[in-house]
Amino acid sequence: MLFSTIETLKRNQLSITDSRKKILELFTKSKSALAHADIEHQSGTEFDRVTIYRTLQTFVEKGIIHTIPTADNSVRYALCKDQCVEGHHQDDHVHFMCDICGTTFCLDQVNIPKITLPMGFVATQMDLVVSGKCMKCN
Amino acid sequence: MLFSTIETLKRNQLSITDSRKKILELFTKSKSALAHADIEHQSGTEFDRVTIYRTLQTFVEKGIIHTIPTADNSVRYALCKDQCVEGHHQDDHVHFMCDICGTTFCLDQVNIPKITLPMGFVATQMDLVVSGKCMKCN
DNA sequence: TACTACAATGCAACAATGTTGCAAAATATA
DNA sequence: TATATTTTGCAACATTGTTGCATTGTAGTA
Repeated sequence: MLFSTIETLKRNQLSITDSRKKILELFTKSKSALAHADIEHQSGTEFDRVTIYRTLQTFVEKGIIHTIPTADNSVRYALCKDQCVEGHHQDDHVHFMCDICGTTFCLDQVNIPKITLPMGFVATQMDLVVSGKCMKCN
Repeated sequence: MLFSTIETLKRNQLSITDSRKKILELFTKSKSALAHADIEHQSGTEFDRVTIYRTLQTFVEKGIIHTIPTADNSVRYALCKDQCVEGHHQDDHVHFMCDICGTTFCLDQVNIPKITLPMGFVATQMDLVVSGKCMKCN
């Protein structure tokens, strides 16, 4: 446990509200990445859909969570490590999506290898998403 | 030019229809990847939205086009190279999304490097999406 | 070319997802 | 505790994606 949810919010100059505490808690408790729909279901009818959208947006902007691109039009979110700050993310680890159970993992220990881009292209971010079977479904 | 649109459809045992010809043409003419919305705009009111959805789905299943995951909830599609066949895609190249103009490129010459996954994980597909500035916007 | 079986399309209706403006409520600060 | 500011919930709307079914178009064959 690195920071409590309240500490994390304060550190990012965010006011402490029920929805932010609860949603951030969901992320810290969850071993895998969450889609908007997951959060909506897990938080029940406690918060408005709009609040969840805005909270996720705020967290991404502050560098608390990062997005994981998917091929099925349902972006996932996961907690960032400490090196992410407002406006710039540094999530250079690989993500894994299980085709069977749908779970999305952050493989923090697996780094994205450096690659050489063609002339004229300048990279600011790289996302490597691997799909297949996870250790539970294998 | 490898195959004409009609040849490609025949090769994949698809009946030749106006929408399939037109949509496949859009892909062959386009240097970059297309989102559903792009196709809808570029084909005007010629085809129903539903037809476009179904056509794209069919093309993906047949291995004619492949999906490119994105972090902004708008999956892009691009033509596959010859090695893709029904049911299995072999698109191991890197994709590049320009933050400025939004264009998505297939970097066919840049291959996704091999990586080592943790115990228990088995990969069937890898997607590496790089974002930044393309050669036009640089 | 005409006929038939089958596949694809368009339409309608719906579900899910995402966005915006604004009044009410909650939070932070003095 | 009072006030300024931020956040929330609601409503209304826009966009995106899905499904069933009647109609139309395509492929194959006589």
